[in-house]
Amino acid sequence: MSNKKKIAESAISRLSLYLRILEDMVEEGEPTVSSQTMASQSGTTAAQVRKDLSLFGSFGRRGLGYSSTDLVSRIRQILGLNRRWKIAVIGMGRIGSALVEHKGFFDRGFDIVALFDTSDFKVGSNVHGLKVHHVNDMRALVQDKNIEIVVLTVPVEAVTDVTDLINDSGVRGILNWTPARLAVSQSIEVKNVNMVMELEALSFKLSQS
Amino acid sequence: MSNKKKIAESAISRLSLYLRILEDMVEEGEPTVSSQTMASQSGTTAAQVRKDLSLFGSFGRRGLGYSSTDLVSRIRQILGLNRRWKIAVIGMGRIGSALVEHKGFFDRGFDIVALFDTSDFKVGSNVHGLKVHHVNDMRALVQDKNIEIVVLTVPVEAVTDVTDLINDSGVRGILNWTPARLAVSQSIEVKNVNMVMELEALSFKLSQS
DNA sequence: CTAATATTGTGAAGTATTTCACAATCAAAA
DNA sequence: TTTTGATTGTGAAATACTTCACAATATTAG
Ligand SMILES: NC(=O)c1ccc[n+]([C@@H]2O[C@H](COP(=O)([O-])OP(=O)(O)OC[C@H]3O[C@@H](n4cnc5c(N)ncnc54)[C@H](O)[C@@H]3O)[C@@H](O)[C@H]2O)c1
Ligand SMILES: NC(=O)c1ccc[n+]([C@@H]2O[C@H](COP(=O)([O-])OP(=O)(O)OC[C@H]3O[C@@H](n4cnc5c(N)ncnc54)[C@H](O)[C@@H]3O)[C@@H](O)[C@H]2O)c1
Repeated sequence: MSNKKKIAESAISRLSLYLRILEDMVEEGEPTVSSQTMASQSGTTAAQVRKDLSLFGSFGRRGLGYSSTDLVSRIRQILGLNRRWKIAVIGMGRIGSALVEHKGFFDRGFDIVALFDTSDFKVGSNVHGLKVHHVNDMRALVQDKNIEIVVLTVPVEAVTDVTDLINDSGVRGILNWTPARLAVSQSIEVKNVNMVMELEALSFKLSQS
Repeated sequence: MSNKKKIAESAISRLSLYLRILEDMVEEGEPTVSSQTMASQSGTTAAQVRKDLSLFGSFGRRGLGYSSTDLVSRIRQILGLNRRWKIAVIGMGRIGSALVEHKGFFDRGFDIVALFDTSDFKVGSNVHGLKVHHVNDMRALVQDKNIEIVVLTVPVEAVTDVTDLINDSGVRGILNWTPARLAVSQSIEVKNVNMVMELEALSFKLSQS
């Protein structure tokens, strides 16, 4: 797929929201849905919904709205969810193992297929039916299993070491849970999940009022 | 504090980043820091850093840069971190209990002072030295302990019930881990941590190239 | 004291994103 | 068939955010 126009990050987040709403609609048997409905359920405006969708094509029917099932598959297509993604979790501590046991990822197209750690206690053990490998074997397993995304849940002290291994592994995307900013090669996409930052944003808002 | 001008969400996120960078600088004994240094470490531009800070005042010295220690306390002040926040965690499952054991929150000014669940197995038990209360006692405990923020880690099916209890409790902010959009009273601030949405954004980016 | 160098603070310019507003289109009712 | 009512798709306008560019300051060297 060629990368033509630049799509705002915010538009992509909203598409994720719309997708969840639409899936609920389909489940409830609603055949069509209007931009207004999607807007009120996702906390935006009808014009914003239509503009977001129009970045990718004309999916609705004037006077009628959008076919729920059709729009679900359109958005899945847009987001690259018309396939499954293989992911690995690096760092089998408290957060890492909580994630592995969570079925929400599988349900939405992400298969956890490998786990990594360095601790002698953890390497070789099983977590939720998956064997924990040593992080030094990452390159081999990433290549072998076609892993494209890793979730990083190691202590912040380990980040530099692990980043080198990731850079070298062929992985294309990282979901980073550590508070560190990762030094990865340009071609690797990074998304950060930073709870403390979210709490600080709450702190700011609450201090304002 | 009166809420004068509107500050962009993105500016607040960046202030969190700058704060972390500056704290590292202080630790390393750097007395001053330039906007350029902060910019390169946080992945933005020097002009952006200066503009962000200038939204709140003039903290630097021309020709010299910013005093690291001074700027740390300025930003802490801006973000409302010149005090400690009392928080509760609702839902002592896999994620909830991982969060309780994490010292990163305490380190940055957030004290977890109460835990809630509904399960008979969990209510009454201890997690990391804190007793787990029944969620029905939330209002009383929130009032009693002056809890202002709750972290929500309950199953999505429980969200409606718990949201009612939260609305009624006097809590001012929520860090929502569930994939649901919360129906809370206007006066409550909500921040969402949505991993699946982040994975979907990765999926989109990786599908583009 | 003057010159050279560094770096802030901030209007103005440039981009990006959101909202507006309305012609185009469709279904259903008259 | 015509009218009414609903709702999309999209340029244009409005807003929001980022980057530019430079005067104002500060330090240091000569
Ligand atoms: N626990 C939380 O609530 C929480 C919240 C937000 C962010 N985080 C961040 O997530 C990360 C993990 O947190 P946690 O609480 O799960 O920590 P943890 O200490 O429970 O787990 C870390 C795991 O990483 C493993 N590890 C250490 N070095 C490694 C290496 N080089 N390669 C692979 N694995 C390695 C350890 O053996 C351990 O199993 C930390 O960076 C933390 O700041 C945690
Ligand atoms: N585990 C993950 O990796 C992960 C990742 C992202 C988001 N989430 C979301 O976080 C939430 C929690 O996930 P989890 O894996 O920790 O689930 P979990 O099932 O392990 O834990 C949920 C806990 O909530 C308690 N609970 C149920 N109803 C309650 C109520 N009405 N009031 C208070 N407590 C109640 C349960 O007793 C249980 O202890 C879910 O919404 C999930 O979608 C989880």
